[in-house]
Amino acid sequence: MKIATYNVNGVNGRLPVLLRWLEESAPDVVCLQELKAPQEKFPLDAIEEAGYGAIWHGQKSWNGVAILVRGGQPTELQRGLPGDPDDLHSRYIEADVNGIRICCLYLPNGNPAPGPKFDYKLAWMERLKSHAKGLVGNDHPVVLTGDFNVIPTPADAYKPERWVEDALFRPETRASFEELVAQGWTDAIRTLYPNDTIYTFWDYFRNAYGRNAGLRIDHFLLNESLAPRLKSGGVDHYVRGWEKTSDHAPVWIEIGEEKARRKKEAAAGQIDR
DNA sequence: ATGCCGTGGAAACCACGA
Repeated sequence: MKIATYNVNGVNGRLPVLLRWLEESAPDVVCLQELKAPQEKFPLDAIEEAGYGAIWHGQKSWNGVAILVRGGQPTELQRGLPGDPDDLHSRYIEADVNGIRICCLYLPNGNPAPGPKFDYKLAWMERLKSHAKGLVGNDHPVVLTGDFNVIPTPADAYKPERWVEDALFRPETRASFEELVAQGWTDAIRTLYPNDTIYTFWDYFRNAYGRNAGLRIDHFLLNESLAPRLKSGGVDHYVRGWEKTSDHAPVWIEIGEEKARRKKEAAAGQIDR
């Protein structure tokens, strides 16, 4: 099963790019962020025509997240990140897809820092950790994916020294992300490519993509049940070179089938020794 | 060092992004 995440930066303005990428890469599951469209303006007809069922949480002008399933329909489990009824941003949606829990998130940017937007980011990360703690050790496979707006390490930024004061790279942000991962999550892309330069975002200006001046901020975190099934993954960076494209590129992983023996044992409640 | 570009929405500029 191929699972992808893509910050589209406007799902309607980006529709031709999105449809072309769906056709060419044919992911089974897609998590979208930054729809920038109200609930009723999501381009469901075009998405369905491309062969995908969808659930989404829209918002006028900003944010917005969606989960797409090729030849199927996601079963919605959660809409909005729990823990703060006053948080009205559309940044989180969760669904079951063929036995895998897909958690699609758009973590707040947090700039300028310090300030109220940075406080909101850190508070949002605390709520994410509270929610994720209940998922990481689950027998059920879980993936947390999306635009985390977190540069995890200096290796994940072009010229990291320029980002030390930025909300994506400040010590508080990195420490909070480290705490999340330390619950037991596997950073899938970094695990697959421990020593490579991997970017998922490039600024629109100063020819950032042409110079490969990017950031790795779109991530896949796999829980303990799912991590052993990670087969491969990568960044569809060429999409960033298309006309009228997003400033993010799609990122994807391939998950192998659950071993029949393990499935049988799990059903019987046995422990593998 | 910098929103230099881009999107959406309201109003011919502004908020916001990373």
